Amino acid sequence: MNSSQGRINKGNNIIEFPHEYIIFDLETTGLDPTYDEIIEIGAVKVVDDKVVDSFNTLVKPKYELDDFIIHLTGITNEMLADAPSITEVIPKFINYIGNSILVGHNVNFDINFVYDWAEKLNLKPISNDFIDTMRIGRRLLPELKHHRLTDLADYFSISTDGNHRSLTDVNITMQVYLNLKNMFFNKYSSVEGFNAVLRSFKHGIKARDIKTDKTKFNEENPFYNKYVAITGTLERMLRKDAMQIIVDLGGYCEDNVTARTNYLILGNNDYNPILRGKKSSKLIKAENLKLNGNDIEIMSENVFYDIIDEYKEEYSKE
DNA sequence: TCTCCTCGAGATCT
DNA sequence: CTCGAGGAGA
Repeated sequence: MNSSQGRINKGNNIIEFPHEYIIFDLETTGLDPTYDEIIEIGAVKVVDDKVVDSFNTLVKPKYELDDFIIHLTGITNEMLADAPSITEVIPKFINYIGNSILVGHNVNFDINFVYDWAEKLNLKPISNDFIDTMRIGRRLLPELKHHRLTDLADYFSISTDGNHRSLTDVNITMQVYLNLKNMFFNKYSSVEGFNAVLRSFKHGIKARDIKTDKTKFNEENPFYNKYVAITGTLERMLRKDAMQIIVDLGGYCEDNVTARTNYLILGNNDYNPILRGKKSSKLIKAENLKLNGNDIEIMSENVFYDIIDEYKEEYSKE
């Protein structure tokens, strides 16, 4: 419809800890930048993790606040009566942030409001890169059930008194950010180190990294001392869990079909639009090896389940 | 080994 | 939106 779909000039969501940045937060009349209005903007300029300057203003909306927002923020229509309009405030705020990196909690939300107003007023697009404390919090504290600003504040024992006002939330966000920064460098020692961890994560679990603590195996089971690869997505378990069972039965897992592979287990590729109706590269390789007389058996997922069911006691824990 | 793709699931902002 | 799981190709 309008601007809300494009935002082509938006900056990048980055995970960095720069020397200078601006933390900001908006209060609005709702969640949708297309229909809802900004009623408060708060921001602080930070250098070397010390606040050096701040920006704070209420904004008079076109429409009256509803009870939900009055309750949530504590901002009333009376408080907004003499406030400047958004067309007055936005240019000042955009001037204030300049090219600074922006920090906020789920900061996409706030940036989208400002971005759309900049566009509406024909100002230069908001292309600042930004740091999202929610994203970093999720990364660093995956064990937390929720990662709302108040959840992270609670975790770090930061007071949330008076929250849902811009400058207060900016303050909370800053303390959360500094705590996360601390955690980050305790864990990774550098942003580069973190990116390396990220990459290794993305490539998923490697077959050779799956170890068993079993030392005695039932040599009757078909996987004992055999090399096993899997192709496709398994219907009933995660690939890594299937691999764990195989190594617990005394087998060896591989990421690819090779000359020594003894079993290829076929998962389901139907969901994959690229592969639909086609054979995976692993399957083609396995068929060729079989034709060449290799000791390799191609096994459907269901046969795999039958086998592991038969040897359940050998791998099931405790 | 690395880079890029797809899909579904699940949060968060006022 | 972001992430994880998984796959393909170079």
